[in-house]
Amino acid sequence: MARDDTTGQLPEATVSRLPIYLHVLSTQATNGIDRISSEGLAELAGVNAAKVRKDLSHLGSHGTRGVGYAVDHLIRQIRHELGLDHDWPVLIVGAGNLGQALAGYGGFDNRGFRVVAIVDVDSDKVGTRVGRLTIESIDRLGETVSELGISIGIIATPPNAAADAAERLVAAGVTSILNFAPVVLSAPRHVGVRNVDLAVELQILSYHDLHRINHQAAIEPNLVASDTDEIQFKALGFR
Amino acid sequence: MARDDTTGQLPEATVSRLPIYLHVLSTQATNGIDRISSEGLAELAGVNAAKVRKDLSHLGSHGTRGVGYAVDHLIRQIRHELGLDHDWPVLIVGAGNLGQALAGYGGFDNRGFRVVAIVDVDSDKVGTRVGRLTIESIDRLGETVSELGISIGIIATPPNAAADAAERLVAAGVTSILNFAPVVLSAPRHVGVRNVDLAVELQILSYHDLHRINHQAAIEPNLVASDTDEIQFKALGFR
DNA sequence: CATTGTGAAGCGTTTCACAGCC
DNA sequence: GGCTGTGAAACGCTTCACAATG
Repeated sequence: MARDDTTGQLPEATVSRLPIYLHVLSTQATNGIDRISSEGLAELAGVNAAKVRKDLSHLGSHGTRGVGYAVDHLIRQIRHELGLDHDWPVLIVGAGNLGQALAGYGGFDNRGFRVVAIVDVDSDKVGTRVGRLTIESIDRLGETVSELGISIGIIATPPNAAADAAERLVAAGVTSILNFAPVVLSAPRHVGVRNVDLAVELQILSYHDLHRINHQAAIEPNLVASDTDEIQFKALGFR
Repeated sequence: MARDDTTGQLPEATVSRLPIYLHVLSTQATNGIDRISSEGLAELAGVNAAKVRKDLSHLGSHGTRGVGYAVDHLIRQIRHELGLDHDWPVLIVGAGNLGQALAGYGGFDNRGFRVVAIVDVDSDKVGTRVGRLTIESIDRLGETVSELGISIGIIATPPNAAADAAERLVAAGVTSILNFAPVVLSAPRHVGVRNVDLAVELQILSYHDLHRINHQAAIEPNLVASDTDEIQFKALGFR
């Protein structure tokens, strides 16, 4: 039987998919859809239906057999589990290209986050406006974090400034860091860190781009038609 | 025994770590370090040493027992396997905040990619400069892609324009897409897609932030000292 | 009777532990 | 002696297949 509380730990893989289900469900709710099957949700989220059911079963059993899930209820469940009952204030360190773009990024609205401050080391930038925010000095980080009750920081500095930024964020009391700088950060165990390295993403893509022909032979035998074809294919010394 | 060619398929988990090893190794090379042990590389990359050895063994056996790996050789091996022997030209669709920031992002240099074009639907933007690039019309996408030999496209459009952008990229002959728009894209099987959804990253962080206390009880029993403590802890109805 | 919820099987990844080798 | 390379064990995630059920 499934758990009915919401205090438990979810499998990591499930946690990383819940945000996608949530986003898809929100879209459906906006379109007036009020029920959805695991199959339907799976299709929209780009995953397999059994996976959806297993994921959702970890939140407790809230579907109706023969019918499906109540979209609204599911949204509330997932929001609650992810800690999105209320918005999280977020602070950005680094007011360069990327930092400013993130500060103005509309994609956070309605998804649980609000950028409430942006700081930089450069005293020339301090005082400058970025959208509705004013760039603050990184020296006031501690005050800003406690005044605004911030627990999530985004690092958008150049690589060589990232370690310092992380250290300052941790010292200021931030407990979660989203790092865009291409460096491996070290942080105390009580601080969560996620890295988004754009070059890494592209490198993974380029690997697959380069090796795609092999994949297809393996994944879609119908494209190479027969064992014989596959052997010919290999004999060509492909790639 | 290990493979000695470089045509084989690597485990997906290995592929996603090679870029990190590569980055760390490049830094080491710059500092004049020419040998490194699996332990040393593991430390710098933030992973476990056995994992490093297994990952590298998939590239063939190129370490020296009792000594370690030759940094330079390893860099060449990984570069080659990831398809980074030469730079990849990259095109960005969407010249908004994020698109422009990505176009000016310095982090791609020396990591195998060069942004060679940026396009937008908005005719007011077309002709405007973004750094050393001029924004082109999305209608010339096909020509641009073939003239510049582009196979990787980045989608940095608003959500509602992303599906169209993807379709146009595919039609133009692009075979890999890095998507920053918060939508689930559908693409033919021969096209690789990776999604970077900033709100999703933050939501995963917020989940862990919210549930951290539980994790620590589970992961670091020494912090809660004893079974008795853990029971007390639970009895408090934490979270 | 369509659809959920879930044991159980299958797979890929991680980690261990040590033989093999320089 | 120190470090790699790798079988084998352990683990977590995915998928299957179907009993449970509104």
